[in-house]
Amino acid sequence: MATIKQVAKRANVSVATVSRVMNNNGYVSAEAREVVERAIAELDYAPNRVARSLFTKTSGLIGLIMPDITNPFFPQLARAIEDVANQHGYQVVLCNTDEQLAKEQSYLVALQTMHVDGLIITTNHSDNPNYEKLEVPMVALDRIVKSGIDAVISDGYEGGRLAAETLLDCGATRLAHIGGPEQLQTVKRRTDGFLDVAGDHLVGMTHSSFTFKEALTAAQALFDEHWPFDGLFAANDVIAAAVLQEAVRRNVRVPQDLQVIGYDGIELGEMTSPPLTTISQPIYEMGRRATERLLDLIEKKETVTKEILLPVTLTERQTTIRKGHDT
Amino acid sequence: MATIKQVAKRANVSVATVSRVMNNNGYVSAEAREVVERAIAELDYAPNRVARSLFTKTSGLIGLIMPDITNPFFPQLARAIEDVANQHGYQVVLCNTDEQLAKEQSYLVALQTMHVDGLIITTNHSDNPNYEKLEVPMVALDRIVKSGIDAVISDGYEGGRLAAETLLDCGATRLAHIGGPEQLQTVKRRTDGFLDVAGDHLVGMTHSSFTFKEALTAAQALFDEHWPFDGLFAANDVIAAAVLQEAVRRNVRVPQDLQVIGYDGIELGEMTSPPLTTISQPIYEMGRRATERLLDLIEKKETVTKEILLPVTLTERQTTIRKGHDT
DNA sequence: TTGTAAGCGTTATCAT
DNA sequence: ATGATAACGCTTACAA
Repeated sequence: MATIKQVAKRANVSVATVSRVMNNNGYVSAEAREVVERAIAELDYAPNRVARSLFTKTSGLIGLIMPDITNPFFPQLARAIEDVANQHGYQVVLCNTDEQLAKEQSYLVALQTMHVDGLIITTNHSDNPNYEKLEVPMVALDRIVKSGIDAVISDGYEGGRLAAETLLDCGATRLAHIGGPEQLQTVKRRTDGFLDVAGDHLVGMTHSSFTFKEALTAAQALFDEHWPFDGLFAANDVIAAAVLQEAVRRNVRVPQDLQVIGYDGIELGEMTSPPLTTISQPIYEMGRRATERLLDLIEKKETVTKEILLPVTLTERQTTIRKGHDT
Repeated sequence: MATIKQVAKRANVSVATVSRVMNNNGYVSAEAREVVERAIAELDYAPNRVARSLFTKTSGLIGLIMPDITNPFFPQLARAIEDVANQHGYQVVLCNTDEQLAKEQSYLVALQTMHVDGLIITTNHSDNPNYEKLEVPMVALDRIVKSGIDAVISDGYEGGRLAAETLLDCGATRLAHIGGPEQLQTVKRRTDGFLDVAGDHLVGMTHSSFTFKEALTAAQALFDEHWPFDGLFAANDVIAAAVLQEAVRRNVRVPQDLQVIGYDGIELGEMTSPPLTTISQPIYEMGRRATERLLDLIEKKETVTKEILLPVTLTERQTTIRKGHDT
C-alpha cells in the first residue's frame, strides 16, 4: 500500500498538499490538484485509516452489541444497521454477548480502545453503569433504558392489545397466552397489552424463552393444563411456530379450532404451515432509525436524548379467520 | 482515556517501561512492574489500539464478507466466526454484499485501509482478481475458489447422494428435485449427487433462488407440471419449507403421500410442521474451522493453501418414513 | 534494568 | 498556494 509520502514524492509536492486535495480543504491550485490526482491514481493510493484515526480520533466504526445474531429477530436488525452505516461510510463491528455481563464488558473495552464512533445496543444490561461512563454516543434498540440514553422501540403494549382485539374480533372467546422472558421490558409490554384487553376471556397462560425447544415445552404444558382455548397469542413468532407444531401433533386444526397470533413479523412467519398471522414490528425500520439517530449523535453532536416509538401492524395470514365486523 | 504517557508519569518511569510491562517483553524489575501496574489500575488505563495498530500494522480485526446476513444460513456461520475470533482477541466487521461486485469492491478497499488482519469470504466473486492482489490472509467459506485461496466447504455431492439414497430407502420411487441458483458451485454439487443416484427415478425437476417467495413459485410449478411424485429433495431448507407449505395447500400429506428432504440443517427445519428431514451441514463447525484456519494464516504465517472438506449428515425428522432395511 | 528517541501515516498549524 | 513540522499514542532499537 502506497503512503501519502510516496504520492507526494511522485507528484513533486508536499504531503500537506496531497492531504489537502484528498480532504478538499485549504487552498490548492488546479495544476497541483491535477498532478496529485494523477499520482494517486497511478499508485492506487488510498489513505491509511488507522493513521487517520490516530489523529482525528474517529474510526468510522460502529459497535453493534446484540445477544445472539442467531436469534431470527436480529439478522434483519443487523442488516438495516449495516446498510445505513455503510451508506454513510461506516463499518460495523458485530458483538454477540449472550446477555452475559462479562462478555459485554469485555466488548465494551475492546470497542472503546479501538475508538468506535458509536454504539448500538440491543441488550439488557443497558441500564448498567458501564454505559454511562463510556463517552461514546450510543442508542439502545428494542430495549428500554432508564438513564439518558437514546432508544428506539416499537409499541409493544399496543401490539399486545391489537393481538387480543384481533382474536376477539375473529370470534375467539377463550384466550391463551405464552409470554416471553419476564425480565425483558419490551416483551412484557406485549403481555400487558394483551392481558388488558383479554380480561376475563383469558383461560391460561405461561412463559417461555425464545428458543424453539423451550417454546415447544411451554406449548405442550399449556395444552396439557388449559385446553380447550380457541385463541392464542404468542410473545414472538418462534413461540407461535412451536404452538403450530404442537397443534398439528394434537390434531388441533388451525385456524378452525384454534387461532394463533405471533409477534415480530420475521420471515419465519411466512414459512410455517399455515402461514402465521402476526403483529409485525417494523424491524428494518427500527434498525434504520436507530442508526440514523446514532449518526446524528455522532456527526451533529446532538445532545438532547430522544426516545423513538414506532407503531406495529397486524399482518393477517392464515392462522386467524377474519369475520365481517363493524367499525 | 488515559494514555501511556500519563501512566508513565504517575509511575515515575518512562513510557518504554510501561510498554514493556504491558507487553511482557524486555527486562523490567519487579518493583517497576509493580508501580506501573498500580498506575495502570488507578488510571483505568487500556492501550489505544489505533496507535498500536499504526505501529504494528495489525488491527485485531477480521472482515466478514457475506451476501446477506438475513439469509438464515448465514447467522450461524457469523456466530461461529465471531465466537472464535473473539476467543482469540479479534473483532469482526460485518459486510453484506448482496452478491454485488461493486459493493464487494468498496468493502474490500475499506477493509484494507483499516488494516484488517484477515478476511472470510462467503461470496461468489471470490474468483475475481481483486482478491489475489489483496495481500491479506483470507479463507473462502462455503464457496469454491479456483486460485490458491484456502477454503472450507462441506461435501455437497455426497449430501445429494445421501438425500437420494434416503428417499429411495424410504420407499419413494418417483423423485422430484428443486435445485438452487445454478451459478453456485457448492449448491450445484448437491444436485449432481442427487441426480447421479436418482437416475431413472427422477420424474421432475426445477430450480429456484433461496428466497421463500420464489421457492413457493417453483414448488407450485413443480406440482403443476410433474405431480405425482412421492419423494422430493430441495437444495436447501427454505425451499423445502415452501414445498411443505404448498403440499398442505394441495392436501398432499407429508410424509404419507410425499416425502421431503431439505438441505442445510438450519433451525427452521425444526419449526416446520411436520419437522423437516434434512441433510445437515456442520454449519457452526464450518465457521469455526474457517476462522481457525484464518488465524493460523495470520499468526503462524502458514503458506501452503488448504481445502478443508467437511462431511454432512442425515437429520431424520418427520418428513420421511424410515422403513426397516439391510446393511 | 531503564530511558531517549525515531518512526508508523495521517492532519493541521504556522510560516513563507 | 504551498511546504515544514508537530502531534496523535504506541513500540522498539539503541544508549546508558
